[in-house]
Amino acid sequence: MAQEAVGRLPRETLSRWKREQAMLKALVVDRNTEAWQQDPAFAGLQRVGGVDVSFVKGDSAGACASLVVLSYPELEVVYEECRMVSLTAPYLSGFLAFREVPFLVDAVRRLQEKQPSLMPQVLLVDGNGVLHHRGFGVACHLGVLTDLPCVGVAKKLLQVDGLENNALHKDKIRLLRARGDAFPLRGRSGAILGVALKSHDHSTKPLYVSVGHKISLEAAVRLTRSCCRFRIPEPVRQADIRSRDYIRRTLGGPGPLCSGLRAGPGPGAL
DNA sequence: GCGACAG
DNA sequence: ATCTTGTCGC
Repeated sequence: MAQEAVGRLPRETLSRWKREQAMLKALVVDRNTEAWQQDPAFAGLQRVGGVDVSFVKGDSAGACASLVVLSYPELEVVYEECRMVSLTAPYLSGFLAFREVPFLVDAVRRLQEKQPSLMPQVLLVDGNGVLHHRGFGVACHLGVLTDLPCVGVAKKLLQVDGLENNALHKDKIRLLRARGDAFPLRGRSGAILGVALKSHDHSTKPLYVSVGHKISLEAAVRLTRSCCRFRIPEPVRQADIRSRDYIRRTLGGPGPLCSGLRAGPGPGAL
């Protein structure tokens, strides 16, 4: 299925990607580096960012990359940028960053140019951090390249290092009762790779939170929890909503501009 | 051959 | 990720 993409990749690309991940992994800081991260109320935290990439349905390359910044603790959007991009790398489990991260780094750079005062103090990233095949997921990758604290927030368990979405795991999920309940994800190696977090009182599926860069797992989980009005943390949710909306307005909206570009022959065509 | 496969 | 409407529940 998805791994068919492996065959369409230049011979040496995969090993180059692995080398790059190994190099950059050495630069990851998996502990708190900012004063607000230690504070029980996150005093001093004012801006939380969220990033996401949404796709054009029929197209494997067309996508919209978005970066939003929310005020904290109000969680109101104070900055938004959506941009159509053309993806080049295919999606490969374990190499998500090579597909999406260049565009997210660009978005952060443009924010730095346009509104440096709105630079987020931390980014919530759709995907994993150190909970990854080689301990270097997209949240680590984006963190190292931007030097921003980053948190990985995945919606599904990436089954690595002995972690399995098996009956035992599902039982642990059932034991999560209220928002904030969580359990650690300990890899076969013994290391705690992340936390399964119930982010909403009425959500069945937990969030899988892991360290991206410049934040401890404890602070990452507490921050994620405090950013959740619904299951998905508001910064990521807003980035997702707005990027999909942007695609809809750009390619799906009614009007003469798009009528000739829609799928299939229109009325009157042979 | 079988299962796994963030987004 | 995306394909997809209504529907059941709080």
